Amino acid sequence: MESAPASPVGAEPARPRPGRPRSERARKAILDAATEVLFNEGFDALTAEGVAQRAGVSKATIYRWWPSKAAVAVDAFVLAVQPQVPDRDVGDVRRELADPALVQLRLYRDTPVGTALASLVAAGQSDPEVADALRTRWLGPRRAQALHAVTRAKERGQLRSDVDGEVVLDLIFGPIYYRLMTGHAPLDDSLVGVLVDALLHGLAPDGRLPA
Amino acid sequence: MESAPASPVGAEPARPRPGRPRSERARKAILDAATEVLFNEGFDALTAEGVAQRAGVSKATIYRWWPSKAAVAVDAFVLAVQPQVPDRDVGDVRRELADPALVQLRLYRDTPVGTALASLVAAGQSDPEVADALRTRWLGPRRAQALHAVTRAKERGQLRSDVDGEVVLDLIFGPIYYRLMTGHAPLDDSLVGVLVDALLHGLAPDGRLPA
Amino acid sequence: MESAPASPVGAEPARPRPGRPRSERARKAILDAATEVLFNEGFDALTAEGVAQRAGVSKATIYRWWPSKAAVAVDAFVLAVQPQVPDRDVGDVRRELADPALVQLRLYRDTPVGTALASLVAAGQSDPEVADALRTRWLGPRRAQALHAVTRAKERGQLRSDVDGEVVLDLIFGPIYYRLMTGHAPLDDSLVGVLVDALLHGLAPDGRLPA
Amino acid sequence: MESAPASPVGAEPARPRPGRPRSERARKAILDAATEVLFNEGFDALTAEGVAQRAGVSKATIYRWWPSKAAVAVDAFVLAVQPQVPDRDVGDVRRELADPALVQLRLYRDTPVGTALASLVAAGQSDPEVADALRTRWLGPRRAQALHAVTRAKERGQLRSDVDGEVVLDLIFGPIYYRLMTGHAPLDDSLVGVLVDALLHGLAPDGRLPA
DNA sequence: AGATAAGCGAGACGGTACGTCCAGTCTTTAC
DNA sequence: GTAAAGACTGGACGTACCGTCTCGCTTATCT
Repeated sequence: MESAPASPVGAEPARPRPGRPRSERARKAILDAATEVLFNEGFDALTAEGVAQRAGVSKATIYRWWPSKAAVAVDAFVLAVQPQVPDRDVGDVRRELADPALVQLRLYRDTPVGTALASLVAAGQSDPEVADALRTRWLGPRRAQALHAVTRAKERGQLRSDVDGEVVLDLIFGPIYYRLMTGHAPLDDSLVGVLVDALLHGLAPDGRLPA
Repeated sequence: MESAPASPVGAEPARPRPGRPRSERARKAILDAATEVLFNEGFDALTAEGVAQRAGVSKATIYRWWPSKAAVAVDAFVLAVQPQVPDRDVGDVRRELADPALVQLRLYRDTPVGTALASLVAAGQSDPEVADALRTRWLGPRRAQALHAVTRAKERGQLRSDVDGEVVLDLIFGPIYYRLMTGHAPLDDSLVGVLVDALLHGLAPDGRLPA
Repeated sequence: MESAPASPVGAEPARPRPGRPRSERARKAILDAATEVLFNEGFDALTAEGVAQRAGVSKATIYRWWPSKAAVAVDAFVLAVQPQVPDRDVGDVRRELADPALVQLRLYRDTPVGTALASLVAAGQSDPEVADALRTRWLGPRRAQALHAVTRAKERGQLRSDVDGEVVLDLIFGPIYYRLMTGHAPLDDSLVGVLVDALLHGLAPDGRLPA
Repeated sequence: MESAPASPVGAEPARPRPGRPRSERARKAILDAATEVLFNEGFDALTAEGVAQRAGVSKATIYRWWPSKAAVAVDAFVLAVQPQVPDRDVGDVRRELADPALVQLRLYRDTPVGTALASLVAAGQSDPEVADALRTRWLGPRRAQALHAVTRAKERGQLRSDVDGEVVLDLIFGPIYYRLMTGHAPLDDSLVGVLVDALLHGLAPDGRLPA
């Protein structure tokens, strides 16, 4: 799904091929237009025709560089949403887990990112490539960061070392995505608190909770 | 969204109105056809035209009773998937919470119900009525049942009484739906175990876990 | 096409048959409703459903008594438009031919009858029964009347006796219907004058015309 | 109504516009298909879906170039039926008027053109654009030609100069269209003879008729 | 300088499904 | 038996996008 890299990973510095070079202007215009629609109206208001028109670009140019409109959407999404919180070792499991979770939760609740992401996850149900791209380019990086915190917590003895770190991540992110996708309850800040409490101490009533 | 009930809730026993009665045959054929497509190919392979043809019914008949193909899909889904586990008071929080969760997890993993549900949640992102119907007719009932178990656990002193029961449900179902929708990891039985462990005792390494 | 006579030709006076008698109210309501639509909006704005609703009648009742909506329309048309000018022997070909032609021309020009008739002739192109009914019940009677005048004119020696009377009628009515159906020119009164002039004296310039 | 001309009247020779050029193949296939249906089964057996399928063309392509199926039909009709008789000055009113009339009469009687034309005139009753297109593109040209003959006849002193030429045309074409549309009598060749006799000399019995 | 090789905007194309509409028929209960 | 109510099949309507295609033109490198 990842398509049309502006600068390929192991890029030779400007290895020029014959023919007219790709228009950087067009690439940006397409992504901008897609971003705007995706974040304001959601994925399925996003039509190739609409993006082309808005970007002042021909449909063919879109399909020359992306295999489908879904691919454009994922690219647009990932590029538009910057990673927010750098992972730092602060010695405190609680903060290292809760902080990034809270940042994401607020991002989904307070900005159009939530709607956009939800509509992409939705699109992923019928388009495996979208699902894949989303996992690789959005979920993956965010989980990887959180996984570091989990690993450090284990090393510090703050978390059982026999528990699969991946599952721990699911316990944190699961409820957030669940609310995002089903909308049965709002994404309150408090959710993260309870989440981490449960994770660390359980919710049984025996006073092991922090003050 | 709930449309065209076979027998209304407080239904008088066969109060016949003038006019040709609704064809029970057509109703069933439509729902059967929709179910078949939905469970085998997912929501967006489901077309009104296809259902009509498969059911030997005219498109107009579908639209007479359901406002959109999405409404048909939800009806078909809910009617096809029967509640599996009755809620009983067995005195054990662990089992009362884990058992229904496990049943659902396996249902989503081992049968086409998972795909169907995922595609409906997806459809809900762009169709608020689908989202609503899904909450009311699928998520709601299942959460209500689990909520009883949570309430009993609080009464027995097995769960902190100051924690919002709804949030507890999110901690249980969230990770399951998260995996279902994003597919980043399979729906292993073990997930439920860790889930409930965390919920009750936390995952900190202090031996408070059950043998 | 002629259907559902209110009182059959050789009608026995109220020979009561078993069962509920036909509702005269329904019959009239249907024809009235059809008339209203036909004359105001034309034949193809006339729908069976619309007539039924307007008449407070069920569609089945319409189709029990008329074979198609076209049949209803023809009935409605013929019943609504009364014959206007009685044929009388006044000794003057010119008046005997021109007067009824002028009456018809004005009827088509100044009342909704024109539009209704045109739309029925149109319907007749694809429905032979409509065409037939129209010939039998509308064109026929009017031609028959005019034919009497033609016959009298021949007897009086005012018209060549070797000319087919039917063709004479076509010369009179043809131009009127032509303008009615194609609308390339309005139905001016003067048309009839020229028509009859030509018929009797020709349009060659030799002074044989009346003062 | 006139749509999508193959080559505009005052066309610059091959002024290429940007974009994929219109498919001549599709244009022809559509018109051919429409012609075939129109002439064999009449206008209201003509469906956009049918034409599309028969022409191996998508429905959208039809609607891109014609505003309605009626517009396609008129185009198909006019293109399929070539003008048959050139107007020439032969000095003889009788022939100059009777010949084209006879050609048209036979065309309507002996070929499917009659049915097709009748069904288009019919369609014109409910679709003003069809009526208009028909007047402009079919009736008009044929009347214009005949009008020249009438004008010449006036100049030669063979026809009264105070009579509206347009009305003369109605006297000729009216009866033909009348029979075509109502079908009360066949389109015999003899009709034209009587028609022109009447026009020139009248049908009064005074021996002014030609041998 | 010319040949060659893309990229690009424009916009037409075949296809598929949408949701609507109406004809004419059928199936009930009510009179 | 007839009426009213109203559900049913069937099939066309015109619209909206999809992803592909074919143009003429532009912008580069390669010879």
